[in-house]
Amino acid sequence: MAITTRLLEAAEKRMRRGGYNAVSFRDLASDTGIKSSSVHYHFPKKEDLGVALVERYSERFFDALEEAASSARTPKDRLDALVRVYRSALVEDEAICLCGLLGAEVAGLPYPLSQGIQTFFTANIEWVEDALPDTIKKAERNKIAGMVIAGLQGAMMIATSLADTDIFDDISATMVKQALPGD
Amino acid sequence: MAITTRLLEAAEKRMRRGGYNAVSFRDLASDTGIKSSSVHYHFPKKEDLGVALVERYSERFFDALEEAASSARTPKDRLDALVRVYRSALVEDEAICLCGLLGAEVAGLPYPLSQGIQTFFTANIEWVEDALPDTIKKAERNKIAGMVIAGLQGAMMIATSLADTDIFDDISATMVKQALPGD
DNA sequence: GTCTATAATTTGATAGAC
DNA sequence: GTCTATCAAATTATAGAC
Repeated sequence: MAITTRLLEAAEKRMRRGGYNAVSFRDLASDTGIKSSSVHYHFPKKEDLGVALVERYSERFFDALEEAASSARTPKDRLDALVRVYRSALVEDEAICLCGLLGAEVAGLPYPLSQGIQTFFTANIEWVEDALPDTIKKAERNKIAGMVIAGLQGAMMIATSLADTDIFDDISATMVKQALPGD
Repeated sequence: MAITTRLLEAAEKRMRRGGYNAVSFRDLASDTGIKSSSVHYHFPKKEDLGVALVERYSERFFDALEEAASSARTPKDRLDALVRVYRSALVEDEAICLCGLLGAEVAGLPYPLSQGIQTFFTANIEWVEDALPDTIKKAERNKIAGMVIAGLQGAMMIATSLADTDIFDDISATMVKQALPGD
């Protein structure tokens, strides 16, 4: 695998556990077997690394979302696909969403990073909005979409804090049920 | 005001913006006008400071909650009081919940801190559970309570990320409406 | 309780050889 | 692209005087 990719993977793993300041160039160096000065060759400043991480995470997230929802026709099926993508991020990676964590720290992050986080959330909410039945008015769909994303992000954080995956499943299932009262 | 209190206030302000690692002893020293070695007199290790912060935050939060809900009789009134407490934390302090932020970073924090965060969330969920109408079965109340807290925490994070307080109001109002379909 | 002084470590970052 | 070497700054933490 390319060294830049390995660096990004190591950095994502660390950052999704402890946040932006929990990742150092030396950590990444020892993770990948090169020297910290060599890490600087690939990402001159830490901000560059952060921006690349958010970009990569967003791309992979929305790719996974399209994949998971590819055969989903109904709103219920599409929301279930969304929940599965969030769940696999939580369970398989044993970590919360990168953008959720950085979103919490956003006030202490360099500007270009906060922009990437913003883009992630607006796109994420928009995706849910489009997945909801168009029998609901657009303004209302937007609010429900915001609730769904907020609920999933909060559920990840609480499940991690309580070291209890089940609570994520309970919350996400309850949320989808509330968002689609008919189904 | 007592110096320990001033230190805790300065630390909380910083930690609720950038997280655990965004607070240094020197920051607190210059915030309060004493030297960093004197800060160590009050909080020997950073972990001690973190634990004290979570403890203080939790106490103040639940005090504010009792106060806000003191005259609330109906489930709707009690949930509205909860939302008001969260909202004032977001708007007046211009920051997200301390335990929400630390909860996101929990994997990178010392153990005693994660315990305090756990306690905060279990108590918070329990409070909502008790506020919900007892016509709903206890197991179901627990899931809805989890959804409400996750939604409020997520809404704070997203509102901060997008620098948009209105989205917190939209999400929290939608959430309460969904949690109490009758009202 | 606060200070000076300082140790020990970590961290982001750069210069220049290979 | 990676290395050695290093810098400058920041950070947690302690010893001991006042």
